[in-house]
Amino acid sequence: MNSQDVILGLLMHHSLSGYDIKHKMETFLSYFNNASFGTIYPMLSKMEKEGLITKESVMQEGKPNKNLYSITEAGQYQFKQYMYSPIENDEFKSDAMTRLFFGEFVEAHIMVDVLEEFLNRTKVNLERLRQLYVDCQPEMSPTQEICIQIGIHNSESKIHTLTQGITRLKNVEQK
Amino acid sequence: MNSQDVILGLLMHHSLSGYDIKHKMETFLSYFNNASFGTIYPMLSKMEKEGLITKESVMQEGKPNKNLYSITEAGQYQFKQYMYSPIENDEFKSDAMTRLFFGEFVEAHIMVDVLEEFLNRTKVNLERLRQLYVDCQPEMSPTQEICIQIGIHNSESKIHTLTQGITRLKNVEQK
DNA sequence: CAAAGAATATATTGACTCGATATATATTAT
DNA sequence: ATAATATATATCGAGTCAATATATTCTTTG
Repeated sequence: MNSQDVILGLLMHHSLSGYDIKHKMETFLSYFNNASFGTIYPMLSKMEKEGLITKESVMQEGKPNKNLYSITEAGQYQFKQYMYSPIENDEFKSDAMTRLFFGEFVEAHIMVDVLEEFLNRTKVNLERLRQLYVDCQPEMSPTQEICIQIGIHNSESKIHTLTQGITRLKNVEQK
Repeated sequence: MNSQDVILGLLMHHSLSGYDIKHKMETFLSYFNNASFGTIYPMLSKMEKEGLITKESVMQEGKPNKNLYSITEAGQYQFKQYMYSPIENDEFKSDAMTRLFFGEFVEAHIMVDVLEEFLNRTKVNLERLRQLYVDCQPEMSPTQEICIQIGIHNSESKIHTLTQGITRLKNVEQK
């Protein structure tokens, strides 16, 4: 899976600009997939050259012009090839957890700060996902619902573990 | 956080070779951080040039020679700089969840396969983490314990959501 | 005993990706 | 007015991965 597969998936419903794609990814996919403009724009150029998508320049009122990209039949075929291919391993990279792993080398109060910051960020993320679920549930596919439930339950379990951990670490600190 | 910070953290306890570092990362950190040889070896060369680590060639019996790297005072200082710096955002990239998100474009039985494969991999991962916890708990720091608990609870919550989801999707399929 | 496979060990390359930066227009708020 | 925000595209350096290459030693298996 690379950004090409995700872009094709997003174009299956509607034609989109590079900017639209970034926005959609941030809104709906960011808790398990994301791409920067530095990935999206060069990839769109490459995909157009390969005939997976077509570009159309669209004039807009009150906004700069945009390049609207549409998926071709070759693109649809390529997307299905991806969906039938073997599943790749998940990769989770967490700076907060890396710090927890090396926590013994700094003062305990620093690690309490890391835990509390990690907890807050997880809470913010959970609220966003819950709101997204409320807003989009009617038009979500069954597998999309599983997807967001995994995100929500994951956040909830992290909040639980972190809250417990903070209490325990503060007790250790006081003794 | 980049691979330099993780390598320095691993060298805080013992001197290690590039190969040792890869092995340690896979055993203890792989559920939230990882690096390939293509990252580790060039990074070690760079860090040696910068005086963060020193290299020593060690003869071994029954094994090829190895380059043993040790952290310098400058390296220890650099590592603490990292530990006191602002926390970066987590990034989670999941191919399985990306497929779930786009599940509407392929047959339901394909998505059942994706869910079952995802479930199995999560179960394998959970077992590995539980075993690691049992094996290492006595020598783990308090924050390392929180770290692995997050990993274990995360897997457990995913297993729960996936199991529910598979049942629901199979019911939808039969109707 | 020979051959194959696994483990140890280091290194390189191409492709992918991110974050920062640059540029430009239009709308909204102060 | 002018600052900030939203829309929109593009590029570059740095970091990273997966695959590949090379070489030695130990273990297993036929």
